[in-house]
Amino acid sequence: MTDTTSPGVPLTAPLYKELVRQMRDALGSGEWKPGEAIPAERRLADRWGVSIGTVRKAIDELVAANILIRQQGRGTFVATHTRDRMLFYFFHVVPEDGAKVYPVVRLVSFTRGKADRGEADHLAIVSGDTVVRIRNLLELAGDPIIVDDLVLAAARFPGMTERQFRDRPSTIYNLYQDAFGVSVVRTKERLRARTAEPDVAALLGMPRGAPILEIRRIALGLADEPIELRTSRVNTQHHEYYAEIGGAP
Amino acid sequence: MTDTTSPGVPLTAPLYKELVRQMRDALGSGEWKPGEAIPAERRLADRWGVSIGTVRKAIDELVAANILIRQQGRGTFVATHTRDRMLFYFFHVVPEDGAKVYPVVRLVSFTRGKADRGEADHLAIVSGDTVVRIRNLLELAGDPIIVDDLVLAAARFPGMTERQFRDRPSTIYNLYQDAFGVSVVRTKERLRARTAEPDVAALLGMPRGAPILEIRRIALGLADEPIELRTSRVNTQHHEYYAEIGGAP
DNA sequence: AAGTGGTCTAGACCACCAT
DNA sequence: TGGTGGTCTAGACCACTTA
Repeated sequence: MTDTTSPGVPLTAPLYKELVRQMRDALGSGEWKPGEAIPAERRLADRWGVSIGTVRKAIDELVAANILIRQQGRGTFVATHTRDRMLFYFFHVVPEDGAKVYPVVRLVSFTRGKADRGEADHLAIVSGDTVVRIRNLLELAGDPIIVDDLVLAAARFPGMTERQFRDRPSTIYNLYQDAFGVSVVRTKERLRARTAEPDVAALLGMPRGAPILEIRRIALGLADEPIELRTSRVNTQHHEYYAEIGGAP
Repeated sequence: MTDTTSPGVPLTAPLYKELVRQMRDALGSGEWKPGEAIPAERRLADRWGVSIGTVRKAIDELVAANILIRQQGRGTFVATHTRDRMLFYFFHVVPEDGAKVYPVVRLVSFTRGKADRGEADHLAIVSGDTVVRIRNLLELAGDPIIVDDLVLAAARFPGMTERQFRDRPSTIYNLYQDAFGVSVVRTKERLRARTAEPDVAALLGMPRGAPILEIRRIALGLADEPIELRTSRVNTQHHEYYAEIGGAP
């Protein structure tokens, strides 16, 4: 019915793109697990009957996307959301002096409910489906700075309990990965300035009507599927949101 | 005096990194100008006596940094800040429906003054050096949404005039590039929520004390030298700041 | 010493663009 | 038709890690 010969849509994709697809499958199916090494480049070249250069080009893409990590002499590993490694990749709130400090997360509430229309759209589920709602209070250097509201599709996290969020050794995305095999790979964020709602202001110890920075995030997985909806409210009296556009020199 | 054999500091840099340095020089010196094609890969390989694969790897880096642009069949070109190409790379304010609209820039004021301590530090000049200060009002779809305050080191932009900012066919970074040979390559931004100052609120048609999004940007050039200090105040009633973390799939 | 990723080569062939 | 970038190969050698 449609014209499949239009330019920009080659009928045969490049070989290395096909390898990227195969690797994404291996990652999504759990054949290659977070933290583990994938087979050596020479072995992959043999397995797929291609040149080692082609394998390297495919791996390059997944390394650039922060999904694989190369370590010379050791191997190539599937990325994990450890506190030291990936936290600051997604966490962009810093003190105004720029130093990076680890947030301490305190669970405020954990409930289940039904997705409203907007939530369902963003999570690629149906309006009325069960969602898990979590509110966290994040402290930086001892002070309450951020209120996080998370919304998750319950179906994607079967058997999730409040306890998992209460005593957690690592990051929240590490919990998703370890306990549910769900890997957050990238996020889209929208920021705006608002006046704080009373409950948020109270948690942050701010006066009513104080300006707060609101961040609405969608976290996406390996296949670009939506995983988490997050609204963060930040007290930017002494903290800022940091962003770089364009790679380092 | 110092130990130069410490790990992570190889004595001989990879060949392709050396090529990257040579290319940055050619760009910085004006041998390769914005909009023009650089020599073909085969010619560069001959010129430097290396394999074409090594040249490609070096070009890859500058393409990833948005400094060069490959076009199959045509050549490799030096990036320009045209309205359609680079504007939305650095301009991240969008209507809440997500559509991208071109800002209309109105010059509010153009003055010269002396750099204070903080400005001098960020611009890598000396406190008291002459700076150019520009205030712009940006309209999106006819409404005033953003107030921009720019600070530039006068020495870097000799003979800059108010007129250049008043009737401008393209973007401000395009002006820097065309009229002064200064290319903005990347930016660092810090965002926070504040209450609007009276003059800013007036320009944006907001009530006193309304919350606004403040963006403090440092724009950096080819050699990572600071070029421009910019403070943007955004009315985020119906607009948002958009950011993506992690590449597209 | 063995195994890994990192660099570099010298070519072949293809897809695309201009003329 | 000739020139460009894009893909792919089959190796060699190096740097690094681990045992």
